Amino acid sequence: MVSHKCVEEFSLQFPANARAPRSARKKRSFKKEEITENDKTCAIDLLATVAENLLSETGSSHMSIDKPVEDHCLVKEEFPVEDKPLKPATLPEFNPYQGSSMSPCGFSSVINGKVEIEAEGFSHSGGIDSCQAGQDLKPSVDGGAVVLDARPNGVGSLGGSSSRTKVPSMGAGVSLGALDDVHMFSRDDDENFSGYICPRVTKKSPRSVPRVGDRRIRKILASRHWKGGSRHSEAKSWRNYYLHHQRSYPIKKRKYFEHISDSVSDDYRLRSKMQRGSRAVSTMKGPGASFVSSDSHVRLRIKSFRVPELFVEIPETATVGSLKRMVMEAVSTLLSDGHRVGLMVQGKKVRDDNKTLHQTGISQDNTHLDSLDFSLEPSSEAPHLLSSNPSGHVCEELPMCHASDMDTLFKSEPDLALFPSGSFDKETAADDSKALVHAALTELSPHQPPRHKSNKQQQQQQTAQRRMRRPFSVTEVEALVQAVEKLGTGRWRDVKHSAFEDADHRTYVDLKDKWKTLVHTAKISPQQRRGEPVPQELLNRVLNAHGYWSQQHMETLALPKPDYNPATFHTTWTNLLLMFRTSIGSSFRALALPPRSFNYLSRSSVRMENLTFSSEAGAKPRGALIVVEGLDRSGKSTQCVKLRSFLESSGHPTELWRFPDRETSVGQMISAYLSNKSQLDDRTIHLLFSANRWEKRSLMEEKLKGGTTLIVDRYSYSGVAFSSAKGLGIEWCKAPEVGLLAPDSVLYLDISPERAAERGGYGDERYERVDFQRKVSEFYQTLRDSSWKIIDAGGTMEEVEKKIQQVVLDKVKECAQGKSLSLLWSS
DNA sequence: GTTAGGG
DNA sequence: CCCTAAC
Repeated sequence: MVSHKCVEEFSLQFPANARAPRSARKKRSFKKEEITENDKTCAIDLLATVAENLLSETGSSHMSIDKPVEDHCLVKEEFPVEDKPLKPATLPEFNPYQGSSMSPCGFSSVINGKVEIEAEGFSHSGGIDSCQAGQDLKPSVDGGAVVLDARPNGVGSLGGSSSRTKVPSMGAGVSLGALDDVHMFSRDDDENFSGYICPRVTKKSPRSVPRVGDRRIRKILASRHWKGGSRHSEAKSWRNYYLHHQRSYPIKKRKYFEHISDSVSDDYRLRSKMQRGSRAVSTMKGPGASFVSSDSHVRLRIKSFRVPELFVEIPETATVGSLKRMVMEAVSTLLSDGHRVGLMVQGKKVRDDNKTLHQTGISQDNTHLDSLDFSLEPSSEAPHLLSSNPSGHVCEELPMCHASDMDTLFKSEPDLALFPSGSFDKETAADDSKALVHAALTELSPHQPPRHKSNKQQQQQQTAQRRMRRPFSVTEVEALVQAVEKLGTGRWRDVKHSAFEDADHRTYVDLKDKWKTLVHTAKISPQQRRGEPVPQELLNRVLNAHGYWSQQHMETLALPKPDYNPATFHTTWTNLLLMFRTSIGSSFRALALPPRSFNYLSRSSVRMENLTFSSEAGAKPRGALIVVEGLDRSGKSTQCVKLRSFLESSGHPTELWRFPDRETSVGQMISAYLSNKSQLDDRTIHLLFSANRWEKRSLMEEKLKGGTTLIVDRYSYSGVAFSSAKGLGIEWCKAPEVGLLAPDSVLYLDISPERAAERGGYGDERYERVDFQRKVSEFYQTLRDSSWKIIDAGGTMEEVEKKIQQVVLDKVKECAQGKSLSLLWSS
């Protein structure tokens, strides 16, 4: 292996001139004679052994392992039972440095091996595809670089993702994006066994080949290659030595390599690994057969290994044959470098080796077995990954284990073993399809009925995999809603700190997620909702706040367009009315029909009222209609939210509204207009805004009569002031507003246009907008009446807040005591 | 470490 | 709730 440095140099940066010396050096230094014995059993050997053990326990199956490097030897020698037409490969053949111009640069990643353990014996003709690998490899030129795309055959059915290799045109090197799965097969005794693995390298569309180290490749590599599902049952799928990509991130890999390459030269490292790899071949012999325990109920088949990522430097002039050898070398090097086995369940690393399988979620029930995942991890990570109890896991010292040691351990501590034969009693067959399914446990006796997992077990599994589910209580929801109303969406961290400071189990992401589901819940019908019912009132607030803040987001760029085109001023009010009737349809009917009686109350309101004030219907205090007006950036929105909180906490049911209300059909049109998606002349848009208020009129009345105080952010005054500022006659502008509910109080946040502009948000149109805002403010002044309260918005937020509270509280009380509703500009 | 969005 | 990309 080579240091990550190398990887970066060649894989990430691809300097124009790859440094030949490096390759040369390696090439030079590697010699077959230097291969020495290494006592360590390589990881794959161990896995094979373990698997064999389990398989053997059944007394009916065997397991064999194939590796790109040593496949022949292993198959043939380790499992003499099998007759393979394979020929033992000679070591020199695997020496990439001999007789080839290739020079490995480095393997950038840890081995993230995947092991599939199959339940059933598996038979297939003994294929000797091992080195067909290179046959399909075709370099192509892509943007000046030769690209080799390694991809497994039959990827489609296997769902494997591809890995790629790219050879820079300058001949710097080849990097194998990923050399994924090394498959191992087991088979029943009575079947011809022929397991093998072989990395296959095939050409793929050169177009999409990203640079190694490029984001694109990362993305590709990051997808779950198993998603498509791998099925050995598919035709010829036994040839599934598909290349897998790894999911590890480069950073992690680098860490590892930093560790191993600190003081050792690349040359040495490579050589050393080669030695070990070579050694593995010989040490693999024999021991496998001895792994036979007597009481296994499970057969495990290691189906594949996922070898993360290999970066190999190789001259452009390299031959296919040398590339093949290169790949083999890479794989064998990776595999023979000290590794230990990691266990993942449902994608989560299980670090506590002392956990029982059940605790870990590995139960006889096969529900979760489809996500059992074994991986080869660099031993350097051991301290982080291993449990505090160093003696717990048999495989902790995997690379250091001799086969015989393993045998002993396995027998003596079957329950702690990675593949505890006895503990998987009666596993049901697991489907190895989706996800990262790499191990399936099967009961030995197929006829045994599947067991049902208890809730407890299920829970254990759950907790092992994911955090405990903790449904939000209504109280929590309320706190969340309140916080969001105050802070808005998009400030989850603040929400967390302000409302869930002490709830350690609620992260801001949780809160965000909860909000998401709340919004959804609020939108669906009550019948569709599940779990503890959230009061409709809360859900309404959720919807309000959601709409409010989402509008807030898109508002900056979208409010009234100052552009005024006199040429479009021909539309008459009548024409518009007709147009609206046709285009808006029912939603606009309110405008054409006389206003509903103020005594109207919806059935639900009546019922509510009767429930609360049984015999005194009508005596219920009505809510106040509070309108907040002001120029852009005067602080309306902020104050509205604060005011709402204040009123709520004062015991006054309050809702926060805002115009335009984009939820309505007219609101949609307005939205389209505001986002520049539609062109409407000023009168048209003015009437739309007006219609938007009419749409909400009855509900508004209903709410007020029901005792809810409404805080309305912008109302008719804004509509008139803005349209008038655009040039429309103010009386014309007021006309369609006549008959709407008159506010009990209008809070005008007074701020100069200049001052407002200083608050930002005007962008490039600053001057233009200041000018327009000034006009607007002038028209606001002409609209003032006795209901208005001018609030100096230039003060601090708190000052403004206090002043508003004072005014509003008085008004709310006034309304509760019987102040009647009136109509806007109607007398 | 946060945020936003898909799963 | 999880997972990730993007910041």
